[in-house]
Amino acid sequence: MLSRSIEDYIKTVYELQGENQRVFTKDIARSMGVKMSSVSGMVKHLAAEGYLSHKPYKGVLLTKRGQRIAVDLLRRHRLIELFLNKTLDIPWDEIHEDAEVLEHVISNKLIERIFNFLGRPKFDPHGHTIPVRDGNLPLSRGVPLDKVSEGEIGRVVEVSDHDPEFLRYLTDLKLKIGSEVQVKERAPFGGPIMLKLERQSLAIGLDAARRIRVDIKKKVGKRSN
Amino acid sequence: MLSRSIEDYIKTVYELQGENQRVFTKDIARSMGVKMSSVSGMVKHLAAEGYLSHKPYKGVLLTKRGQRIAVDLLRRHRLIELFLNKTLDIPWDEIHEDAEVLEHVISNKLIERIFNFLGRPKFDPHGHTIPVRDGNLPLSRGVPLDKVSEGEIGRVVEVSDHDPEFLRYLTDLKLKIGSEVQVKERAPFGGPIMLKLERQSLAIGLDAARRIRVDIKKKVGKRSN
DNA sequence: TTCAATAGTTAGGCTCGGCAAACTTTAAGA
DNA sequence: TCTTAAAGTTTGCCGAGCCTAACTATTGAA
Repeated sequence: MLSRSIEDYIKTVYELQGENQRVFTKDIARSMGVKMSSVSGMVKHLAAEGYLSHKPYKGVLLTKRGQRIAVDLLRRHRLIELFLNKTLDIPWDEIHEDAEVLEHVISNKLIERIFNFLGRPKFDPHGHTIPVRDGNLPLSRGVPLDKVSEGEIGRVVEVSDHDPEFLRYLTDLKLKIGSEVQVKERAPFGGPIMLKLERQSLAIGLDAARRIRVDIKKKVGKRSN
Repeated sequence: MLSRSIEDYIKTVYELQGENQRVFTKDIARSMGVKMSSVSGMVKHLAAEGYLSHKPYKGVLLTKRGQRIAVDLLRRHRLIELFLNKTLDIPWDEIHEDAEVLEHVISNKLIERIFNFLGRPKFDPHGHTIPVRDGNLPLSRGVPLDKVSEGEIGRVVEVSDHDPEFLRYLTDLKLKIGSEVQVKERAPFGGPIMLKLERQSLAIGLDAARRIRVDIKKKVGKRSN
């Protein structure tokens, strides 16, 4: 049984390394709210245990073994989020925190029961792909909204789930998974992106747009649901 | 936030003290699977923090403060058991372990959501009373089956939940909460108790009988369910 | 090319919650 | 009453995982 702390380190490295970027002590420390010295110590330990490879002063990278742990945690996290959302009707901006704790303590047996109860789902409430058991790193779906050209129409498939405030903002805008948006205008110099959503116009900032991913559609469709 | 360990000590003392019996170091140690020296140390700490009163060499007793913690944990435990049983259809002999972990980590907010989702229930799957919020120690319901006189009929209201094996035994007997049983014969010298359950006769040992509590009925009734 | 500034590591210390070993108290039987 | 077994406590130690402080490596700007 891995400790809560070790699991969190592995998860953090996983999130920071993205597509195999080396991850640095400082970033792990900032992200976890601990001091760099604590990270150095733990990284040494994790490297010795084979969860990551560490080039002193040059950052770390998860090994296959570390990735397996990270993906398993991700699977647990997303299943728990979906379960809380579906079963207890908890809104998508309130499920992250509880899942963050529960992912470390729920037994495998219980997770598989939840998985089956939910009908072996593919996506969580934020649109993220739920990894298959013992599976590989799931890729992000769609493209970020800030990369979409003027005139194009996309269906929202995934939104960032780390900031509840952001999710509440989306809720206020009535923008959800499955919504169709058309990019009307992209203001230059980091300016806002003008969207059409359900016959309404709205402007969102670049930061928000980057956290929304869409599948591009070739032509105008009916709004979903 | 109390540590998992502290919560477990308080819970253990609560379970062992029953109706205000003093609880001894040795029993706590045995029950928790730690050494007596560890108990001595922690008891000192818990006494200093006001969770229990400690007379050296004479055992401990929870204070009001300690009891509040224990009852809150009991409430969480029972709500979680019921939730797992009702929602995921997990049999009553498999819910205890998971609840044992989850009771320490599920947020108050989530517990209250579960409570409301379940329709503000009064009893858990083993028939135990679910304490009300900030409430008092719930009493056991009914009387133990080994105290029931020959000829009397009782409805099963509560069974011990600590031993999954015992619960599976009850399941095999088709004895559940709400079952009606008649005591046909009490063999002397610790002998078995002969029961009638749903027109079947069966013999159960004293240890089992002690873990089953019934409400005595005055006259023969129809089997429930 | 040198030298800060920044990043990273090492050393030493703290708390928590365990342990073993040594010691003390209690209580039961001779 | 005395002795001794059982129960309880104290002391000193350990590992995890954090911290601060001191030291080292890297890097980019002068």
